[in-house]
Amino acid sequence: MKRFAEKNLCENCPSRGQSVFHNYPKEQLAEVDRDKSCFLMKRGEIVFNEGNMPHGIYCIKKGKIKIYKTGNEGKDQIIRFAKEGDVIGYRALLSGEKYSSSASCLEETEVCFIPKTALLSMFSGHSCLAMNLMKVACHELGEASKIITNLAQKSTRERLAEIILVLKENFGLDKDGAIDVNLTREELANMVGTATESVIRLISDFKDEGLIELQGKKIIPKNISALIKTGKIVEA
Amino acid sequence: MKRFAEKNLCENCPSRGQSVFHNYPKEQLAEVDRDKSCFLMKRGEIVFNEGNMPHGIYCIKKGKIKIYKTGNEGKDQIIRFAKEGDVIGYRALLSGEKYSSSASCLEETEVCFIPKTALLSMFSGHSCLAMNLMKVACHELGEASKIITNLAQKSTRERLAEIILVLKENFGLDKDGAIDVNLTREELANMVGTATESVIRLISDFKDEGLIELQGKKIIPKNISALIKTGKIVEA
DNA sequence: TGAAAAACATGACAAATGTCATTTTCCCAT
DNA sequence: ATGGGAAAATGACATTTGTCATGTTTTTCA
Repeated sequence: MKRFAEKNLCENCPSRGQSVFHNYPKEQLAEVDRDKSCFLMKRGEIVFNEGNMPHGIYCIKKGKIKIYKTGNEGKDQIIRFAKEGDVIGYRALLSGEKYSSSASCLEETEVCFIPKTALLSMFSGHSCLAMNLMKVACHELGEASKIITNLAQKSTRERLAEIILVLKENFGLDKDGAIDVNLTREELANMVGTATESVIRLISDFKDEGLIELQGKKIIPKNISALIKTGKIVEA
Repeated sequence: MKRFAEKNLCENCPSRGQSVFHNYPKEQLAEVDRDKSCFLMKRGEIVFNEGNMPHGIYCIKKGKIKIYKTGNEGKDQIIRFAKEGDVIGYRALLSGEKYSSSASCLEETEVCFIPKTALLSMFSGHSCLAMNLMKVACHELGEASKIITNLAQKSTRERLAEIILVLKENFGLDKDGAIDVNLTREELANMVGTATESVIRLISDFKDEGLIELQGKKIIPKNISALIKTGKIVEA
């Protein structure tokens, strides 16, 4: 269930600076303000569903979203995350295909829907927007090839270590030093590409080995260099 | 080693019809003809290498290319293939990043290099080219999410069955009914994401079960519906 | 706030997959 | 055409990972 949220001006949106709209002329943002719809959503609520046709894109004003694909055994695979300033749903819209994955909120999230027609007229108005989106899509393609290679070649243990570090980079740490995102062990498993029990066991191992500490279910990365080593991470 | 090939006109290129240039105005193709360089390459020769900076894109006039990423144990992971009419190297160029993967010819292949400046001026000249490329990139992103989900959730046996069908669709069959692409068992393993020996064993099993036949090392798909079932393929 | 549901945790075992060693077959460059 | 090197094939075995069962803890919400 999407509940309408108050529409604020894009111009004043705190997340615009890091978004694909950062260099879009302010005067013309008013057109977006006119056409967009904003929604307030809670954890577990769905922004869009795999298999449906897209009619626009969603710009995230606040919150965290997981993008995932459901396998034919009904098990989800998390492909990536999106947060403030990110745009989601552009892949399906711009390829003219159905959504290849679903998007679900991980916490209280505010998204603005920009209809296809508005977006396309923005493209012609100012070509840097299309180029920005192209850049995002191409960057994501590179990320995807890394993920593919990791899934194909690394062990479960290595992948989990790497993902803990990726989550830390992506979401940062809260006041207790724990990774600031609310994920269940099952969701973690759906990212690593393994069974929930395997993730639980590995997290216990990591704790015993001093790589991490636990604060309830939240993970506190402790020994970063050991995590890097465990994850066999060699950044270019 | 790239050897220069005779430059033919893009306008007459047999693979232009299926390429991102299919709706580019013929008159303006002359500019590409002026700026491009064409190369003739043999199996195993490298078009570009992971980690290098791109200076343009490559358009494939004839032949087959594998796009792969080398893991940190030195093992390659094949991400995708490209053939006549496909464009490669656009991801790195348009994201402003280094090549995230390498490209190597699977057979005698002819490619035309289009420098960055020429490409960008083509973008501004006729915006449909940028949109075509965007569409390709976004489509590939959807393909990548399928691959990720398969690697994470399917068994090696299931993935191999699926890949045999994908290769059949992608490259077609030769006169003997065998999949028309020259891949070693190791390369197959680097696609499936498993050990070479595992692929060899599974191919033997598939043969014993009547799913495929072998013509030397080439694979002849025999029982398609059984392959679909084995690969647990449920197309949307 | 307290009962039910969900999430977390752990053990025991089975199944899948990888590794190493060895032999056979095929391909291609001289 | 042919000898050498690469690729394919197969066996034996180790290791990793998944599955099922069960108990505990945490969260949710009526």
